[in-house]
Amino acid sequence: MSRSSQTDLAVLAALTVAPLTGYALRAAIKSHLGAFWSESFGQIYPALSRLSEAGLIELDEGQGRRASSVYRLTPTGRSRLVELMREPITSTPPRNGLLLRLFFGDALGAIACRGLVAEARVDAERMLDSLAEARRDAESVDPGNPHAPYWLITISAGEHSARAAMHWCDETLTALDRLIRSEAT
Amino acid sequence: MSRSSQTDLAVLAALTVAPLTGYALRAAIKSHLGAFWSESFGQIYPALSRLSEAGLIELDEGQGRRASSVYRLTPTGRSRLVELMREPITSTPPRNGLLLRLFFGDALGAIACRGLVAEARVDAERMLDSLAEARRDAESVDPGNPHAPYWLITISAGEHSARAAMHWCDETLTALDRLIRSEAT
DNA sequence: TCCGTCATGTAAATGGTTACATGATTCG
DNA sequence: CGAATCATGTAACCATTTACATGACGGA
Repeated sequence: MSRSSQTDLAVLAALTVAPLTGYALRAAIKSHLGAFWSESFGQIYPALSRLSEAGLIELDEGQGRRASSVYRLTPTGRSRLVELMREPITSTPPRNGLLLRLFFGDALGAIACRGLVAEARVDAERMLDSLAEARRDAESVDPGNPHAPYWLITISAGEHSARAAMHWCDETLTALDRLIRSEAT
Repeated sequence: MSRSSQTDLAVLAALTVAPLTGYALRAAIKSHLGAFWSESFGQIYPALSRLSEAGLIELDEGQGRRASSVYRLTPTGRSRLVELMREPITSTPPRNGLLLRLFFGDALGAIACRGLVAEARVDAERMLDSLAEARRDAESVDPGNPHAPYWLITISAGEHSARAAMHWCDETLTALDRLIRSEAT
């Protein structure tokens, strides 16, 4: 799958839930998928033109007063979406700045490393909080909504990963404290 | 921090462990940092020229018979490295193809989702195996090696994350099985 | 000698962010 | 009216991968 079709995939997928403008699309991706996906305007608008050109989405008229362009998925778009979803997952090469620094932590010093890990712990806590909120939202939607179980699955992925991060942070903080004490002697 | 200095950071850091050629540098990054970092030749060689130009690294002569260029960190390079490490961590925007597909799993179908998660479980298992090997290696190096505790820290990060992934996969597989059964009726 | 690996590099294409420009709509 | 937000787009820039070209070296 070419990389740009990753954006197509996300846009088409988001439009399965509701017709949206480019702006709203971005907001929806940010708020609902923010933990594991991102798109910028510079990607979204060209994608909308492309997909519209190709007949995979179309303008959703009749919204009344609005001058803005609300897009809706076409039947062709829906089958293209499934096609894209079936393609092998292309993952971006990993680039974890925290672990890179820690791997060479001796050059940075144990105290600075400790600071980085403490920050990471705060981030994980924050993530856990926002996931708790997302879980409440997802659990309170209409139980007949076919999206609901899948939303919970992705929320749970975030929870597992954030909890693991917190445990690792705690373990690492004590390990670094031990290292700092032994360096001090 | 400009994005390119991320590569500089990785290259400088890797050279703290031992002098290396561009080729060996890439191999080392792949094998030791592969789980959380990556660099391609197209990045490494220009970086080596740049860093060499700037006096942060230099050719390590006297290796005997070799025609290849082995680079070594200069004192300036070492302080630049610490400077780079102290800069705020810039993280690439998330792009998790698996979670994107699962979030819109209703469009893909529960059975196909199950396949994706089963694959993810296998990946996590493999990761855990290779981390076990890395741990054995790291635990068997000279205990006086100042790098050792930091290597163990990053290995532990991988282990926590891989175990969390496995638990999530198991939980998700049973959830999807339930969903598949209920769809079948 | 021939193959595989070690080694160095470059050019094109890609994918993506960022910053900017512009204007409509809504609400106080 | 004025501010905030909604909305659409584009252009420049950046990092990065990929594919390719080239050749040395060591061992079967």
